[in-house]
Amino acid sequence: MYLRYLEDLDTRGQQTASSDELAHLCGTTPAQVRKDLSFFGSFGKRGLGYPVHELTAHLREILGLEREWKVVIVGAGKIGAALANYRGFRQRGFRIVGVYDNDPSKIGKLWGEAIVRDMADLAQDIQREEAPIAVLAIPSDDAQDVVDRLVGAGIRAILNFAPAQITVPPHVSLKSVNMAMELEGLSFALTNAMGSQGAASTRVPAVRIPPR
Amino acid sequence: MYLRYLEDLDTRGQQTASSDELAHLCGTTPAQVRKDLSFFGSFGKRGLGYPVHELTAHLREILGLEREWKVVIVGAGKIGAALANYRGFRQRGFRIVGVYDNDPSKIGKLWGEAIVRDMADLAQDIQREEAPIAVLAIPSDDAQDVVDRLVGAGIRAILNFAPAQITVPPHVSLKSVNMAMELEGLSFALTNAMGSQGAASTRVPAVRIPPR
DNA sequence: CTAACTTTGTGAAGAATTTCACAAGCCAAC
DNA sequence: GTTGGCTTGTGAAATTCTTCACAAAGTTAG
Repeated sequence: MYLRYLEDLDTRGQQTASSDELAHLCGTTPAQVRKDLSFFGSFGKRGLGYPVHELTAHLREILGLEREWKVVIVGAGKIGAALANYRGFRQRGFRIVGVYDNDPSKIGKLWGEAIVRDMADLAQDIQREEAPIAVLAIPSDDAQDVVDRLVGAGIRAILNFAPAQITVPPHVSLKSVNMAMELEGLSFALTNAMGSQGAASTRVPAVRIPPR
Repeated sequence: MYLRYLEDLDTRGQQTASSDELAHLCGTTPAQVRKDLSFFGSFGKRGLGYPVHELTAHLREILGLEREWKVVIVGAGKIGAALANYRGFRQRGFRIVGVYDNDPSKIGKLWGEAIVRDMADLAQDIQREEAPIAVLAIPSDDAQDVVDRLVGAGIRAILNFAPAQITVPPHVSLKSVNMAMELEGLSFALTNAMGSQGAASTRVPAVRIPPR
C-alpha cells in the first residue's frame, strides 16, 4: 500500500513525504507508518521525511519486485480471460508465460501474448519454464486436484480465484480471492450500518492463522 | 469463512460440529472459534458442539444474507464480463440488475441476464432500482469520478476492482480487490521464503485502519 | 440415576499490536 | 554557528487480540 502511494508521489516528482502525509494517504496514523517502515530499516531523514524515490526502490526490493516473475494462468474461462488480458500484471513485473485449459476447443488459441495449452502439459511446462507462480481460475470442484499437480510440479506460490478452500504444503505460498465473500463482507457492513473502511459499531476482529 | 464450511457440512447432512472440528477445517484454533462465535451469541450445546444447520442460519442472518441484494456492475470490459457471468454471486443472493458502460458498441448487448446500459443512465437507474451495491470494473483513471457519481446517486457499498485508491464518505462501505497487489504479496512471500499461510520468518503485522 | 466423558462459554493470563511521547537529528534562516 | 521549527526512530504505555484453563452443562452407557 505504501509502495502504491509512493509511486504516485514519485511520478508527480515529489521529493520527500512525511509519515504524516503517507498516513493521510493510506488512511492510517503517522506512528503506524513510522513503525511499519522502521520494521525494514531506517529510511527517513529527520526534519524532512522520507525520500520518495529512494524509499520506493527500497520497498520494491523488499517486496522482491526488482526481478520479473513468471506466472502461469490455469483455467481459460471468463476469469482466466480477464486475468490474461489484465495489463496491471505485466506492468508490475509479472509475465504470463502460459495459459492452460483442458477444453480442446480452447487449446491453441492465442490469448494476450500466450497460447492456450493443454492442461496435461502443465506439470512439465512449469518445470521447464520454471514459473514459480500460478493463478488458479478454474471451477471449485477441480481446484484441489489441480493444486496438487501444481505442487507436484514444483510451484511455489498460488493465487486462487476458485471459491474453494484448498490446502498446500508449508513451503508453498497461497492467497485466495473470493469475490462472493467480499460481497458478503459488504452485506454485513450494510446490515450493520457501519462506516466506510470497516470501522464499525460492531467491531469484528480479524482471524489470525496461527503458525503450524 | 465459518459459514462456508458450515454450509458444506450441512449439505453433507452433518448435524453438529465441535469447535475443534471447525477450527481444523478453517485452519485456526478451537478457542478462536468459540470466541469468534460467542461474539455474536451463544449457539453451541455443551457436550455436543454447534448445531450445523441452525448456526448456518444464524450466520446468514448476522451477515445479512437472508435477503436478496441488488447489484450493479459498472464497466463492461473483461473483468466486468467475468463478474457478470459469475454464478457465485447469484448463488449467494446477489442479483445483478444492471451492467453499465459508456462504449456505444457495447450498450444494448445482452450480458448474462442483464442488458448493458449507458453509463449516463447509471445514477437515475440506481435510484429507481434501489441497488445498494456497485461493483466497479473500470480503468483506474475514471474510478474516482464514477465513484462520486455512484455516491451521489445514493449507493451504499462499492466493491472496487480498479487498482486505484478511491475515497468515499463515511456512510458508504468500500472494499477493494487489487489483483496485482495480491501477486506482490506472493512475491514478498517467495522472496522471503515464508510458509504457506503467511506465517513467516519475517512476521509482518497487518495494518489496521483506525476508526476516524 | 449415576458416573464418566465431552464440549461450550468465558474470565484471566499472555502475546501482539498500536499509540504515545520525546530525545535526537536535520534543515533553513539569520 | 546558533536558534527555531520539523520530523524521524523508538522505548514504554495502552490497547487489542489470542490462548489458557476450568466451571457449567449436556451426553452416553449401564
